[in-house]
Amino acid sequence: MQITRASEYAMLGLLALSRRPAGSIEMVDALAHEEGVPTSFLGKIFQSLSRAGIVKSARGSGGGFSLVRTPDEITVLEVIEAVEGPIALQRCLETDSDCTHREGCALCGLFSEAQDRVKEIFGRTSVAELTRRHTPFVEYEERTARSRPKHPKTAAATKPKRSRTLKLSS
Amino acid sequence: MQITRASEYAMLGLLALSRRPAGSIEMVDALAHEEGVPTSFLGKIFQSLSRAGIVKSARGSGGGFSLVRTPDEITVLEVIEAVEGPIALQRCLETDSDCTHREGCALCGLFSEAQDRVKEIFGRTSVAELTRRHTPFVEYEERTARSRPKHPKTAAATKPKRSRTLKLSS
DNA sequence: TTCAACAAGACCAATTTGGTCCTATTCACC
DNA sequence: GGTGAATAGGACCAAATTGGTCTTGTTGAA
Repeated sequence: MQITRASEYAMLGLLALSRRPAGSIEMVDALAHEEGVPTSFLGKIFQSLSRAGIVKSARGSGGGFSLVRTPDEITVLEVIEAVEGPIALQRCLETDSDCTHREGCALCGLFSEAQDRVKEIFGRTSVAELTRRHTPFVEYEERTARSRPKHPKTAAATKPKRSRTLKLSS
Repeated sequence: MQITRASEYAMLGLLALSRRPAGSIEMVDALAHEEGVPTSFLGKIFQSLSRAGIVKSARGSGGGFSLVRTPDEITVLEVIEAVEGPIALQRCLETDSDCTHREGCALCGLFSEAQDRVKEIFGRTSVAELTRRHTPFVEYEERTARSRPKHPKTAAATKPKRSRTLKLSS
């Protein structure tokens, strides 16, 4: 009963993307480094977001991903369901449920209640709201690195790798 | 992000057991047939419940499982955690979390909120409460079988197989 | 026209889930 | 008391899901 890493990474990628000026195209590699997630995996995840109409992709050199809507119009629920399919806390609650217990089953009712609460919470939280209270992974790393012996893997991840849009906005 | 069948079956088994007179020993096979779940799998699941101190096992001929506490003293949360380990809606929230995002991560906070709600709902619901509004699988089957062409598998599952304790109480 | 940058998606390994089946234990009956 | 049937215990296994990597196909820029 876990929200997968795919959803987590999707959210982190969107948080990174929504820190950019509206409409800017960004490549997956930059987003991935910024939040410390594996690049190609994030690429695959963003394909789902693209199919769901949350982001727009541009191929070829100079390509990348951009937001279709503003961050406050994208809910966490939407992102999770784009990546994992419709939320179902239990198999009874799946859309094509083959649950044999149907009416008389007390469990379905209970699970349904819990699921509704979860969906309600994720449904009323927008990407914009999370961006406000989120510190990017690289920033966190840079701050703590000073008071800590350098770790080779960490040092590599922190290596400066400015993005196209960041250059433009400076 | 699903509650597994193991937890579902555990609950169904406990519902069946809690319909019996307090303290009666019942074998897994009877409970399994009553709720239409695979017998040996339920056996394995009940081992976890036994280790968690929710049921007590008796080996050998005449053995089986019995409740340690009354049904209203057993919460759904407890049962789920006995079977699946501590609930963690996301890996950030695991007890030995290696989540790299720590303080600055807005996601952890959101996931934590959702998880608290789920745990609250499951924590305040007892097995006794569910028993009150639950129709056993066999009963449901028998009722609907009359108005339906007989299905060989269903017919086999409905085959009378009275339990020891039921005989005693009649 | 060619090349490099990029998304797309086929592919793969590890883990988790959902079981089955054999083994060890215990009681009841002779 | 010995023997055998009944029962929980637990090792084992197959399938599905997760968490990725790597190759391929597209596209724009030079």
